Amino acid sequence: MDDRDARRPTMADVAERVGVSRALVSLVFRGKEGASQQTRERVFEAARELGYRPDTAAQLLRSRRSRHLGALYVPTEPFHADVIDALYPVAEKSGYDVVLGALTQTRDVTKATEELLGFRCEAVLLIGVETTHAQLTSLASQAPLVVVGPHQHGPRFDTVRSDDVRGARQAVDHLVGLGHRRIVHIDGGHGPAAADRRRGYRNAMRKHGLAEHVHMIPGDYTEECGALAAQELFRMDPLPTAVFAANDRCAVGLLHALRRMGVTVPGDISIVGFDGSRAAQLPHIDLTTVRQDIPGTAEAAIDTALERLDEERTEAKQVVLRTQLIVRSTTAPPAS
Amino acid sequence: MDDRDARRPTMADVAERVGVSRALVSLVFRGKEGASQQTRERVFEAARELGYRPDTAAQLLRSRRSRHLGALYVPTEPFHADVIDALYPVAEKSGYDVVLGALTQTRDVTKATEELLGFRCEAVLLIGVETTHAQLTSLASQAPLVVVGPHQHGPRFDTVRSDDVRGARQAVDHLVGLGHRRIVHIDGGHGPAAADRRRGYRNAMRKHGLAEHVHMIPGDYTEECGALAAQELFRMDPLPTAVFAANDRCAVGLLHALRRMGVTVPGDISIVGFDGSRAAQLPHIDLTTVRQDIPGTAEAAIDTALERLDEERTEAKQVVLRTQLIVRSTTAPPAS
DNA sequence: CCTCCAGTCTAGAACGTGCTAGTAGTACGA
DNA sequence: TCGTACTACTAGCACGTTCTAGACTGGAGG
Repeated sequence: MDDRDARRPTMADVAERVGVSRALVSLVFRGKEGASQQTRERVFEAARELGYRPDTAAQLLRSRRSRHLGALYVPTEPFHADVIDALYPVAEKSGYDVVLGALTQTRDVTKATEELLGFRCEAVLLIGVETTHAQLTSLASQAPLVVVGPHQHGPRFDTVRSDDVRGARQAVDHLVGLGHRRIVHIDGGHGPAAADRRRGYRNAMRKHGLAEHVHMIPGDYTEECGALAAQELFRMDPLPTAVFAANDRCAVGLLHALRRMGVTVPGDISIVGFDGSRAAQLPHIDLTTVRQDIPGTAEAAIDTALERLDEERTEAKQVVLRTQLIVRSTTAPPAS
Repeated sequence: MDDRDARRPTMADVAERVGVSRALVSLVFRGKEGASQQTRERVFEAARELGYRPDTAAQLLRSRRSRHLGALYVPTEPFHADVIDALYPVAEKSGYDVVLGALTQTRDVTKATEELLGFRCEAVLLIGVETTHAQLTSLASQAPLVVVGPHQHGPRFDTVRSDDVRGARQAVDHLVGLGHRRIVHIDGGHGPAAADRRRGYRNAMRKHGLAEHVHMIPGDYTEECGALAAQELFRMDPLPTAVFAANDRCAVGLLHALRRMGVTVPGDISIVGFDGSRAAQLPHIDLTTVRQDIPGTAEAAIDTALERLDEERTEAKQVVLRTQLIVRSTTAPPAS
């Protein structure tokens, strides 16, 4: 009934029940050689009967390696959630476990890292969070650090990111290819990689001889910013025919705000997003977007961490992943 | 440089540096009485210099109590993320830590629970996941279990949920109050609490003498379902004037699909959602919805768990929270 | 007969912390 | 002088596991 104060069963309990030593039970649970088939079965049987479960704390304490990787992320950020989701199978393949560290209003990077390292994580993956270089370097001094998303260099930590400059160029190229000239960019502000997307946009516009049409509306990575940008757009004269948004959330906010105002997309205005999020795929949104390679990101992030852990790499490394333009139904040639 | 194989510093290292015993360092770090102010400072100083950090694994192992609560949730579910976010400050107030267990395609409830219990979580909060009664009972036999969201009873576990029946009634009452009669419900299928919302809708319709107008479109809790429901709506004759959606995601999907089809909301059709999610608040969505009390949910969930842990409660308990109708701009009187 | 070996199994020391029971040292009052 | 009370500190076991070093079988080979 109240099994709460009844101590949880330990290896010793299982061992006693089977009539063998603790060490043997340990062997069996770790799947090592050295126990007869019959004993194995009896151990598992006894463990099941007692409700025994290995104690991670004790395992961590005793073992030199924890085989745990910490992942810091913002739970309410959909894109982070997708990366987290992708992390698990990759980590598992290499025999590692992922421990999540949530960043919330009451838990900043330092505090969350503290917790992860307390749990003996061997490396930390920082997902899509823009921080100061000093803070990254400080984190990196405590454990191997992989910064996922932002465009940050440093001699002490690794980075995995998309080629955002190229991604932005793909977006602009696509729009120009359709015949657009007045292409506006909604800016990601200080968001991770926003500077690169900005640069990519500007460069691509110049390349197409559209320098005079470069126009950026300040914003961030939220739906609100897209909705606000809609207002801003309508103050422009002449009206732009296409928008390249900082990310999908922003694009979706813009899309809905425009439709609500009676503007047709892509009829009146074309929209391109960035991320390739789930939202972009939804049938009623069906957003043309620059997809980031999430499985690739997860894989690269974990590989990068493991190279430091298992292969003695010490020099900093940067992985840059290619983006892919996904043309859906929010882009079309401009109304002539 | 390669501080990887250099063992991480322990209490003993700090103690040695200061020239005191391990026990004293332990005292200082736990903020207990019995060390002079001067010694305290020297200990912290030495710890900082060495980069010492208490080892959670060892603490857990040694202490009878871990003061950790496990929270199982689906990272890609926005509503879960909001609950998780709200959990932290509440737990902290009572001196507990939250450990996250992600449910993904490769990690089911059993596996994730296994992990949490391995980390010595004293109780498990299962956020918004519909499972079998048998599985819940089995989980509850391993640790105090609080099921957050679904309407599930059991003698062995606690439940914290919204009064979904009443919430649905609020939605219908509001629509009827505006003059609507042909009110359709998009169904949440097997989603958590969907049955209650269904029932609340049906009851309320009957109460208003609108039994003949009861109509449910099968769906789930996703944007896709809302978008699909839009098609379905248009096959109805006469067209309904209002829709009560299973949740906000579904409502948002519907809203966008309708607007894309050129239907005006609330001009042609009114929409009410359920959840009170962040999305519903966005300026371009501005969805009328039945808000669930997320801070209240978080607080109740943790209180409920702590009653079992700290106050010896053993009989099952159910907390039902009141919902609140938030009228925004997606509802209006029907076109006459 | 002894030796060797593979297959099973065990004793006991870690791992880093918390906690109980205790020890010095000092100050105080009688 | 002693006992008492208090502050500041320490010794050493316990937590549940992993791991090293070795012990004990029975059978094969000399």
